[in-house]
Amino acid sequence: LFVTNTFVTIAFVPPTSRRDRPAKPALSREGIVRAALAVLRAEGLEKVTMRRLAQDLDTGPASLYVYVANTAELHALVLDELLGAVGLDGDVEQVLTTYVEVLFAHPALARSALVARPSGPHYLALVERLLGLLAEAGVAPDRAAWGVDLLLQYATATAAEQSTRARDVAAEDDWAALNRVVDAVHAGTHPHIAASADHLLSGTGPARLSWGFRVLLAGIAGTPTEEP
Amino acid sequence: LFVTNTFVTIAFVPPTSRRDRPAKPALSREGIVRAALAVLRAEGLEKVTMRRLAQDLDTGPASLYVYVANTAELHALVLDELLGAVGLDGDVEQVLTTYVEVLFAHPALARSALVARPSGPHYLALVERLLGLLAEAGVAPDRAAWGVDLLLQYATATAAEQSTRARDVAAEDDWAALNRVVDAVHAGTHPHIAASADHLLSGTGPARLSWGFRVLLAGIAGTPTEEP
DNA sequence: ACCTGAACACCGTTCAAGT
DNA sequence: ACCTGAACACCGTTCAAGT
Repeated sequence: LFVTNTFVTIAFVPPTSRRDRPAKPALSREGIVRAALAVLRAEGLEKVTMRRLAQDLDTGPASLYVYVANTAELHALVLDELLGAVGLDGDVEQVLTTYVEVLFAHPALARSALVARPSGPHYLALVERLLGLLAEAGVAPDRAAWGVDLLLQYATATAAEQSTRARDVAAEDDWAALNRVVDAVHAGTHPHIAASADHLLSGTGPARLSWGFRVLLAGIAGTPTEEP
Repeated sequence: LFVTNTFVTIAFVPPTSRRDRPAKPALSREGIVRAALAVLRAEGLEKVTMRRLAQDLDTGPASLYVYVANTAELHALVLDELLGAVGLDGDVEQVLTTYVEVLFAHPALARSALVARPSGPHYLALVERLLGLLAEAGVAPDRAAWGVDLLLQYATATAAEQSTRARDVAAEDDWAALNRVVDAVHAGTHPHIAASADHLLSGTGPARLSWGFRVLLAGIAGTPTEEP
């Protein structure tokens, strides 16, 4: 039986290991995610499509559905892989800042994280770390649990707001448009906006991000979860 | 000249007002937005596409690009129209709650608002109102300006997180998945998550939303914009 | 100036049929 | 069981050509 099996195996090898073309590796969830990460890094999330991945893996798009339920699940898998790069050292603000930095490179992925909350191993490690840091800081368990949600939502949304081609047309247009709108607002109809124009447009990205974290941490520590 | 103009106008009328088919109204930005709102309410944002609108307006998709730069701008126009329904009475939390309620009906639109911050008249009226309410409450102008951003981002992101078919498969799967993940987490590797399982999953939507607003308002009022 | 047909370059997902 | 060809049902955007 042993020998027979060996022969049978050999008999089936040729189709996948022809010497004239590189062996086509068997499909697998991991292989698909690997291919997705390569496309993501080279060309961005918008190219991480079932059809494109199938092409890179030398198969048809239908084949991928054996391993991945849909595009959303694929993007979630890719995101968690990226979250492996988030540093877990330092205080809450430092950890979340590295989280935002990772997502800043892929705002479209942050967008998808906002819709389908991740639950991969790296995301869980991040949640675990944040809960630990808040507990260390003396935050009550119920506020810490809800607070982690708030902090991660803020961090994720901030990254998501970055338009993909941040340095390109869209972002500059957006910024210019906002400036124009705020400046054009009639002081008679919108007195507060007119008076706040400078403040509304002030501050660098990092300064505002840091302020947001401090606002949340202070509020989380000091606000009971029960309605007043 | 006056008479000539009148005759010319009459001479051009027939092609658009044939008695045997309903007059095809001239294209316009407003008409396109009106058609978009109709499709949005009837079938959701995913059907509000250039091609679909062109079909409804009895023309080709290319024609719409005379009035609307792209799909993102179209969605922004639709969103601002919807924001006309936001109530501006009451305190900050009440105003923002009606804002969230409006967006809850169209999470996909909230998603688009997160990427391309709106700047339409109804959005500006909302910002103006919030700035006024924060000033009334004695919040410093710089904190109020940055705070409005934070509050609107939180409200928008919360609506965006709602998957479109909230009552359908996706949401239930998500919730079930989260429960499974939190429950399955090993107490040895993720002690804080295991200990916080109840808190992480507790609370109704409105209770958490309200807590988030109170956290932000407390933090905004009490956190200087300069780094400590 | 305004409008459009037609094309370019794609998508996600399903399913019957094959191995 | 795993894999896939082919199809279904769509997209956004551009551009040359027309009125």
